[in-house]
Amino acid sequence: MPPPFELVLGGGSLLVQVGRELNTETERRLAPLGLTAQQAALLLHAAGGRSTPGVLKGRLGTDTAGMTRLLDRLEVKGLLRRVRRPEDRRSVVIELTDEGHALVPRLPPIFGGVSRQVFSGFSGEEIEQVTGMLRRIMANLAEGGS
Amino acid sequence: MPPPFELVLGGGSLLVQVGRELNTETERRLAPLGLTAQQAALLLHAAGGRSTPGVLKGRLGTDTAGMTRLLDRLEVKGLLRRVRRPEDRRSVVIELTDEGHALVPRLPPIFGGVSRQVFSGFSGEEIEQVTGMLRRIMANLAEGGS
DNA sequence: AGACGATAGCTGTCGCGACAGTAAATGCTT
DNA sequence: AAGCATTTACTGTCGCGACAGCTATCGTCT
Repeated sequence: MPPPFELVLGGGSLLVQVGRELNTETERRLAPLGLTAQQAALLLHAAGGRSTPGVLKGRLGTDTAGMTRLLDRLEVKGLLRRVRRPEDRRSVVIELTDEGHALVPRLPPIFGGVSRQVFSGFSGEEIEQVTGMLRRIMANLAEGGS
Repeated sequence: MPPPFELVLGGGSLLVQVGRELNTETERRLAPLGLTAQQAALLLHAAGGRSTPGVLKGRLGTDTAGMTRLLDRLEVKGLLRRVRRPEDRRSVVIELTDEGHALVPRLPPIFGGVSRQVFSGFSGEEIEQVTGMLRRIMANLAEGGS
Protein backbone atom coordinates (compact mmCIF):
# COMPACT_ATOMS: atom_id res chain seq x y z
CA MET A 1 0.00 0.00 0.00
CA PRO A 2 1.26 3.49 -0.83
CA PRO A 3 2.45 5.44 2.18
CA PRO A 4 0.13 8.47 2.42
CA PHE A 5 2.97 10.50 3.48
CA GLU A 6 2.36 14.15 3.88
CA LEU A 7 -0.53 13.63 6.27
CA VAL A 8 1.91 12.69 8.91
CA LEU A 9 4.88 14.90 8.34
CA GLY A 10 5.63 15.89 11.91
CA GLY A 11 4.32 19.29 12.84
CA GLY A 12 3.32 19.64 9.24
CA SER A 13 0.82 16.92 9.77
CA LEU A 14 -2.63 17.99 8.78
CA LEU A 15 -4.11 16.22 11.75
CA VAL A 16 -1.83 17.88 14.23
CA GLN A 17 -2.39 21.26 12.66
CA VAL A 18 -6.16 20.94 12.59
CA GLY A 19 -6.11 19.96 16.25
CA ARG A 20 -4.03 22.97 17.13
CA GLU A 21 -6.15 25.36 15.11
CA LEU A 22 -9.29 24.04 16.72
CA ASN A 23 -7.82 24.54 20.13
CA THR A 24 -6.71 28.05 19.28
CA GLU A 25 -10.08 29.03 17.88
CA THR A 26 -11.75 27.72 21.02
CA GLU A 27 -9.40 29.78 23.15
CA ARG A 28 -10.08 32.91 21.15
CA ARG A 29 -13.75 32.55 21.92
CA LEU A 30 -13.11 31.79 25.56
CA ALA A 31 -10.73 34.70 26.03
CA PRO A 32 -13.47 37.12 27.20
CA LEU A 33 -14.06 34.75 30.11
CA GLY A 34 -10.37 34.59 30.94
CA LEU A 35 -10.30 30.85 30.39
CA THR A 36 -8.28 28.51 28.22
CA ALA A 37 -9.81 25.53 26.48
CA GLN A 38 -8.51 23.08 29.04
CA GLN A 39 -9.71 25.22 31.91
CA ALA A 40 -13.19 25.53 30.43
CA ALA A 41 -13.35 21.80 29.75
CA LEU A 42 -12.32 21.04 33.28
CA LEU A 43 -15.00 23.32 34.71
CA LEU A 44 -17.63 21.60 32.62
CA HIS A 45 -16.52 18.14 33.63
CA ALA A 46 -16.18 19.03 37.28
CA ALA A 47 -19.45 20.92 37.53
CA GLY A 48 -21.34 17.73 38.27
CA GLY A 49 -19.47 17.35 41.51
CA ARG A 50 -17.50 14.58 43.13
CA SER A 51 -14.72 14.50 40.54
CA THR A 52 -11.13 13.71 41.37
CA PRO A 53 -7.97 14.64 39.46
CA GLY A 54 -7.48 11.03 38.53
CA VAL A 55 -10.85 10.81 36.83
CA LEU A 56 -10.60 14.20 35.21
CA LYS A 57 -7.19 13.54 33.69
CA GLY A 58 -8.67 10.79 31.58
CA ARG A 59 -11.45 13.01 30.31
CA LEU A 60 -9.16 15.89 29.42
CA GLY A 61 -6.50 13.70 27.86
CA THR A 62 -3.68 14.91 30.01
CA ASP A 63 -1.50 13.25 32.65
CA THR A 64 -1.32 13.74 36.39
CA ALA A 65 1.35 16.41 36.07
CA GLY A 66 -0.76 18.46 33.72
CA MET A 67 -3.82 18.00 35.92
CA THR A 68 -2.03 19.17 39.03
CA ARG A 69 -0.99 22.38 37.40
CA LEU A 70 -4.27 22.97 35.66
CA LEU A 71 -5.98 22.67 39.05
CA ASP A 72 -3.39 24.99 40.56
CA ARG A 73 -4.21 27.72 38.08
CA LEU A 74 -7.95 27.36 38.53
CA GLU A 75 -7.61 27.29 42.29
CA VAL A 76 -5.55 30.48 42.23
CA LYS A 77 -8.28 32.08 40.14
CA GLY A 78 -10.73 31.11 42.84
CA LEU A 79 -12.84 28.93 40.57
CA LEU A 80 -12.43 25.68 42.47
CA ARG A 81 -11.28 24.11 45.70
CA ARG A 82 -9.36 20.94 46.48
CA VAL A 83 -10.94 19.07 49.36
CA ARG A 84 -8.91 16.33 50.96
CA ARG A 85 -11.02 13.37 51.77
CA PRO A 86 -10.89 11.73 55.18
CA GLU A 87 -11.64 8.16 54.05
CA ASP A 88 -8.66 8.20 51.70
CA ARG A 89 -6.24 10.93 52.46
CA ARG A 90 -4.28 10.39 49.26
CA SER A 91 -7.18 11.51 47.21
CA VAL A 92 -8.80 14.84 46.59
CA VAL A 93 -12.24 15.98 45.52
CA ILE A 94 -12.69 18.96 43.24
CA GLU A 95 -15.45 21.38 44.13
CA LEU A 96 -16.28 24.45 42.09
CA THR A 97 -16.67 27.69 43.99
CA ASP A 98 -19.64 29.94 43.36
CA GLU A 99 -17.58 31.86 40.83
CA GLY A 100 -16.69 28.62 39.15
CA HIS A 101 -20.31 27.55 38.96
CA ALA A 102 -21.24 30.97 37.61
CA LEU A 103 -19.08 30.41 34.53
CA VAL A 104 -20.39 26.97 33.66
CA PRO A 105 -23.62 27.99 31.90
CA ARG A 106 -21.68 30.27 29.60
CA LEU A 107 -19.49 27.52 28.24
CA PRO A 108 -21.81 25.27 26.23
CA PRO A 109 -22.82 28.08 23.86
CA ILE A 110 -19.17 28.76 23.17
CA PHE A 111 -18.26 25.15 22.51
CA GLY A 112 -21.39 24.86 20.43
CA GLY A 113 -20.35 27.85 18.35
CA VAL A 114 -16.96 26.37 17.66
CA SER A 115 -18.61 23.11 16.74
CA ARG A 116 -20.86 24.84 14.24
CA GLN A 117 -17.92 26.62 12.69
CA VAL A 118 -15.81 23.49 12.43
CA PHE A 119 -18.54 21.45 10.76
CA SER A 120 -19.97 24.20 8.65
CA GLY A 121 -20.99 22.63 5.37
CA PHE A 122 -20.95 19.08 6.75
CA SER A 123 -23.97 16.81 6.66
CA GLY A 124 -24.85 14.84 9.74
CA GLU A 125 -23.69 11.74 7.98
CA GLU A 126 -20.33 13.27 7.19
CA ILE A 127 -19.87 14.29 10.79
CA GLU A 128 -20.44 10.72 11.84
CA GLN A 129 -17.93 9.55 9.27
CA VAL A 130 -15.13 11.79 10.49
CA THR A 131 -15.89 10.98 14.07
CA GLY A 132 -15.75 7.28 13.38
CA MET A 133 -12.51 7.54 11.48
CA LEU A 134 -10.94 9.67 14.16
CA ARG A 135 -11.87 7.02 16.70
CA ARG A 136 -10.26 4.36 14.58
CA ILE A 137 -7.10 6.44 14.30
CA MET A 138 -7.13 6.96 18.03
CA ALA A 139 -7.41 3.22 18.56
CA ASN A 140 -4.56 2.59 16.11
CA LEU A 141 -2.39 5.00 18.04
CA ALA A 142 -3.33 3.49 21.38
CA GLU A 143 -2.35 0.00 20.29
CA GLY A 144 1.21 0.87 19.51
CA GLY A 145 2.03 -1.40 16.52
CA SER A 146 4.43 -0.53 13.75
CA MET B 1 -29.19 20.91 13.15
CA PRO B 2 -28.15 19.18 16.34
CA PRO B 3 -24.92 20.50 17.80
CA PRO B 4 -22.48 17.59 17.60
CA PHE B 5 -21.15 18.60 20.84
CA GLU B 6 -18.62 16.34 22.38
CA LEU B 7 -16.35 16.46 19.37
CA VAL B 8 -15.34 19.92 20.33
CA LEU B 9 -15.30 19.89 24.08
CA GLY B 10 -12.09 21.76 24.67
CA GLY B 11 -9.14 19.56 25.44
CA GLY B 12 -11.58 16.69 25.44
CA SER B 13 -12.06 17.24 21.78
CA LEU B 14 -11.43 14.10 19.85
CA LEU B 15 -9.69 16.07 17.14
CA VAL B 16 -7.35 17.80 19.52
CA GLN B 17 -6.58 14.57 21.30
CA VAL B 18 -5.89 12.65 18.13
CA GLY B 19 -3.54 15.37 16.99
CA ARG B 20 -1.67 15.26 20.25
CA GLU B 21 -1.44 11.49 20.30
CA LEU B 22 -0.13 11.46 16.77
CA ASN B 23 2.51 13.99 17.67
CA THR B 24 3.51 12.02 20.75
CA GLU B 25 3.76 8.75 18.86
CA THR B 26 5.94 10.43 16.26
CA GLU B 27 8.20 11.76 18.98
CA ARG B 28 8.50 8.36 20.60
CA ARG B 29 9.82 7.00 17.33
CA LEU B 30 12.13 9.93 16.81
CA ALA B 31 13.55 9.78 20.32
CA PRO B 32 16.50 7.54 19.36
CA LEU B 33 17.65 10.31 17.03
CA GLY B 34 17.31 12.92 19.75
CA LEU B 35 14.78 14.88 17.71
CA THR B 36 11.27 16.11 18.30
CA ALA B 37 8.60 16.00 15.63
CA GLN B 38 8.96 19.68 14.83
CA GLN B 39 12.72 19.43 14.64
CA ALA B 40 12.56 16.46 12.30
CA ALA B 41 9.99 18.17 10.12
CA LEU B 42 12.14 21.26 9.90
CA LEU B 43 15.19 19.27 8.88
CA LEU B 44 13.20 17.58 6.12
CA HIS B 45 11.82 20.85 4.83
CA ALA B 46 15.13 22.67 5.03
CA ALA B 47 17.18 19.88 3.47
CA GLY B 48 16.45 21.15 -0.02
CA GLY B 49 18.36 24.32 0.72
CA ARG B 50 17.59 27.99 0.43
CA SER B 51 14.83 28.08 3.04
CA THR B 52 14.18 31.02 5.30
CA PRO B 53 12.41 31.08 8.67
CA GLY B 54 9.53 32.95 7.09
CA VAL B 55 8.89 30.22 4.56
CA LEU B 56 9.44 27.38 7.00
CA LYS B 57 7.04 28.77 9.57
CA GLY B 58 4.18 28.35 7.13
CA ARG B 59 5.09 24.76 6.41
CA LEU B 60 5.41 23.80 10.05
CA GLY B 61 2.32 25.65 11.15
CA THR B 62 4.01 27.76 13.75
CA ASP B 63 4.65 31.48 14.09
CA THR B 64 7.84 33.50 13.89
CA ALA B 65 8.41 33.22 17.63
CA GLY B 66 8.20 29.46 17.53
CA MET B 67 10.46 29.32 14.48
CA THR B 68 13.14 31.44 16.06
CA ARG B 69 13.36 29.18 19.05
CA LEU B 70 13.11 25.98 17.06
CA LEU B 71 16.05 27.18 14.98
CA ASP B 72 17.92 28.14 18.14
CA ARG B 73 17.67 24.62 19.48
CA LEU B 74 18.74 23.02 16.22
CA GLU B 75 21.61 25.44 15.84
CA VAL B 76 22.84 24.65 19.34
CA LYS B 77 22.74 20.96 18.44
CA GLY B 78 24.95 21.77 15.48
CA LEU B 79 22.43 20.56 12.91
CA LEU B 80 22.04 23.83 11.04
CA ARG B 81 23.45 27.29 10.50
CA ARG B 82 21.82 30.69 10.06
CA VAL B 83 23.44 32.61 7.24
CA ARG B 84 22.67 36.30 6.97
CA ARG B 85 22.14 37.35 3.45
CA PRO B 86 23.85 40.42 1.95
CA GLU B 87 21.08 41.41 -0.50
CA ASP B 88 18.54 41.64 2.29
CA ARG B 89 20.13 41.87 5.65
CA ARG B 90 16.86 41.39 7.48
CA SER B 91 16.54 37.89 6.20
CA VAL B 92 18.36 34.68 6.96
CA VAL B 93 18.99 31.47 5.05
CA ILE B 94 18.97 28.11 6.80
CA GLU B 95 21.71 25.68 5.86
CA LEU B 96 22.00 22.21 7.30
CA THR B 97 25.41 21.19 8.58
CA ASP B 98 26.89 17.83 7.61
CA GLU B 99 25.44 16.34 10.77
CA GLY B 100 22.07 17.79 9.89
CA HIS B 101 22.20 16.30 6.42
CA ALA B 102 23.25 12.97 7.88
CA LEU B 103 19.97 12.70 9.77
CA VAL B 104 17.69 13.50 6.86
CA PRO B 105 17.65 10.06 5.17
CA ARG B 106 16.62 8.44 8.42
CA LEU B 107 13.47 10.51 8.79
CA PRO B 108 11.20 9.36 5.96
CA PRO B 109 11.11 5.75 7.18
CA ILE B 110 10.05 6.96 10.60
CA PHE B 111 7.30 9.22 9.32
CA GLY B 112 6.23 6.43 7.01
CA GLY B 113 6.00 4.03 9.91
CA VAL B 114 3.79 6.38 11.86
CA SER B 115 1.65 6.84 8.80
CA ARG B 116 1.18 3.12 8.43
CA GLN B 117 0.21 2.80 12.06
CA VAL B 118 -2.25 5.68 11.95
CA PHE B 119 -4.05 4.40 8.88
CA SER B 120 -3.86 0.74 9.68
CA GLY B 121 -7.10 -0.82 8.48
CA PHE B 122 -7.98 2.13 6.24
CA SER B 123 -8.60 1.76 2.54
CA GLY B 124 -7.02 4.24 0.15
CA GLU B 125 -10.43 5.68 -0.43
CA GLU B 126 -11.02 6.17 3.26
CA ILE B 127 -7.70 7.92 3.64
CA GLU B 128 -8.71 10.33 0.92
CA GLN B 129 -12.01 10.94 2.65
CA VAL B 130 -10.48 11.86 6.00
CA THR B 131 -7.90 14.00 4.33
CA GLY B 132 -10.53 15.87 2.40
CA MET B 133 -12.67 16.41 5.45
CA LEU B 134 -9.74 17.59 7.49
CA ARG B 135 -8.96 20.11 4.80
CA ARG B 136 -12.51 21.37 4.89
CA ILE B 137 -12.35 21.72 8.66
CA MET B 138 -9.08 23.55 8.32
CA ALA B 139 -10.67 25.93 5.83
CA ASN B 140 -13.66 26.46 8.13
CA LEU B 141 -11.31 27.36 10.95
CA ALA B 142 -9.28 29.68 8.76
CA GLU B 143 -12.30 31.65 7.70
CA GLY B 144 -13.32 32.65 11.16
CA GLY B 145 -17.18 32.87 11.01
CA SER B 146 -19.48 31.79 13.75
C1' DA C 1 2.38 -6.27 63.49
C1' DG C 2 5.64 -5.19 59.87
C1' DA C 3 7.01 -5.21 55.22
C1' DC C 4 5.83 -4.32 50.51
C1' DG C 5 3.63 -3.15 46.46
C1' DA C 6 0.08 -0.23 44.53
C1' DT C 7 -2.26 4.14 44.17
C1' DA C 8 -3.09 9.42 44.23
C1' DG C 9 -1.19 13.35 43.77
C1' DC C 10 2.87 16.56 43.44
C1' DT C 11 7.49 18.70 41.50
C1' DG C 12 11.22 19.40 38.01
C1' DT C 13 12.53 19.85 33.33
C1' DC C 14 12.10 20.49 28.48
C1' DG C 15 9.87 21.61 24.06
C1' DC C 16 6.17 23.90 21.91
C1' DG C 17 2.06 27.25 20.64
C1' DA C 18 -0.06 31.77 20.94
C1' DC C 19 0.12 36.58 21.83
C1' DA C 20 2.38 41.00 22.34
C1' DG C 21 6.03 43.93 21.80
C1' DT C 22 10.87 45.26 19.83
C1' DA C 23 14.73 46.34 16.41
C1' DA C 24 16.82 46.55 12.04
C1' DA C 25 16.60 46.79 7.28
C1' DT C 26 13.93 47.75 3.17
C1' DG C 27 10.93 50.07 -0.06
C1' DC C 28 7.63 53.42 -1.11
C1' DT C 29 5.85 57.93 -1.40
C1' DT C 30 5.69 62.48 -1.66
C1' DA D 1 16.02 63.08 -0.18
C1' DA D 2 13.30 62.42 4.17
C1' DG D 3 9.69 60.27 6.40
C1' DC D 4 6.96 56.38 7.11
C1' DA D 5 4.88 51.92 6.68
C1' DT D 6 6.21 47.21 5.87
C1' DT D 7 8.83 43.21 6.34
C1' DT D 8 12.05 39.88 8.84
C1' DA D 9 13.52 38.21 12.62
C1' DC D 10 14.00 38.22 17.64
C1' DT D 11 12.53 38.44 22.88
C1' DG D 12 9.26 38.10 26.86
C1' DT D 13 5.43 35.81 28.96
C1' DC D 14 2.03 32.36 29.79
C1' DG D 15 -0.31 27.85 29.41
C1' DC D 16 0.14 23.16 28.14
C1' DG D 17 2.00 18.16 27.03
C1' DA D 18 5.25 14.48 27.95
C1' DC D 19 8.62 12.22 30.72
C1' DA D 20 10.90 11.21 34.97
C1' DG D 21 11.24 11.26 39.54
C1' DC D 22 9.13 11.76 44.54
C1' DT D 23 6.02 11.41 48.85
C1' DA D 24 2.20 10.04 51.43
C1' DT D 25 -1.27 6.91 52.12
C1' DC D 26 -3.59 2.57 51.61
C1' DG D 27 -4.25 -2.41 51.17
C1' DT D 28 -2.54 -6.79 51.50
C1' DC D 29 0.09 -10.57 52.78
C1' DT D 30 2.75 -13.17 55.46
